[in-house]
Amino acid sequence: MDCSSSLDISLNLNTNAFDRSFPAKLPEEEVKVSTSAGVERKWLVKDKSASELREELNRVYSENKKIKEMLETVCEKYYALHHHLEKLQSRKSPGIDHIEQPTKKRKQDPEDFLGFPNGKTENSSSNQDHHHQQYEQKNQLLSCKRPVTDSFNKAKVSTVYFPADSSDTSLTVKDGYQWRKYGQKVTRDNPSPRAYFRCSFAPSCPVKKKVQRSAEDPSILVATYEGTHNHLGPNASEGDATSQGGSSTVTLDMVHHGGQRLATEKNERGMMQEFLVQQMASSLTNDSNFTAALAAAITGRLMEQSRT
DNA sequence: CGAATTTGACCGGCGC
DNA sequence: GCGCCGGTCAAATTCG
Repeated sequence: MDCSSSLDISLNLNTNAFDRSFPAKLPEEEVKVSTSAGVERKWLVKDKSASELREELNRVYSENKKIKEMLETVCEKYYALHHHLEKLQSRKSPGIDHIEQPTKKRKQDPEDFLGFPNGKTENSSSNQDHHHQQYEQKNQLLSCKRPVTDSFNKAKVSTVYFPADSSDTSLTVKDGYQWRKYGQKVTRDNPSPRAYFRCSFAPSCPVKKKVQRSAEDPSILVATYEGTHNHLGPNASEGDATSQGGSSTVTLDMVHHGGQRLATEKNERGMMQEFLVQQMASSLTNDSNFTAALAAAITGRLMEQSRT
């Protein structure tokens, strides 16, 4: 228990593709030389530093590229798995076929079962689109049941979970879009009120959002998005979980555009990074090579500890 | 003063 | 048909 605090828990996994040591190098050398030698020499070293810097930039750029490729692979695998899972699920429920049991309950409430249409708790915009296409098709098949007045966008339902301070009573989540609250209700299945929002980013945007604290964990805000934005995302290139972009390619552009972002974008960036971290974590835990390496490292550590 | 939020009333779907 | 419930409306209120 408490022994963990004193233990060295570093595992020495040989998995660090990202060597972060370089930033400290240059200034150190620069300082050394400038204090001991004259201006001319300093310039020489500066040139040297510049070339080193260029090298580092190239290296970082290629690493960035690698990461992008890795991420693409991870995403592809994720889609494939998700698709597979979907197939299995639809096969599992005989007869009814989970195509949203037409007469059951009130309209769009399957999402109340913790984001069913998306399958589980994901924040992925792209994979949702993937799923939504099929979900939409199914709904179109069933559209004879009820006239969908605005558009079949209504079928697009996604659930996103946001961490929230449990002391914070405002049911607002920062997803980059501009929302206008039009109602609030206390529902039966959850003591905390549910807030209803419309997208006010564009006047005719049909997207709606419901935000409610999770009944199980009040520190989590459950946002349910319905519909598709008919405008560009908050920063014109990326949207939130419901943004329309079909092929939301995730870019990890860490080399370019350093420090020219606006403060508001930092939030979205943070969310994006959080999402990426989740994605990477889940893909790592699903990676047998990684888990094997992890297990080996842990057992190695344990052996070492038991020896000492 | 205009925009945003709040909140009670109302509406429509669904189960009994 | 009635009552329950989720969703929406719109007048009142608050805020910047």
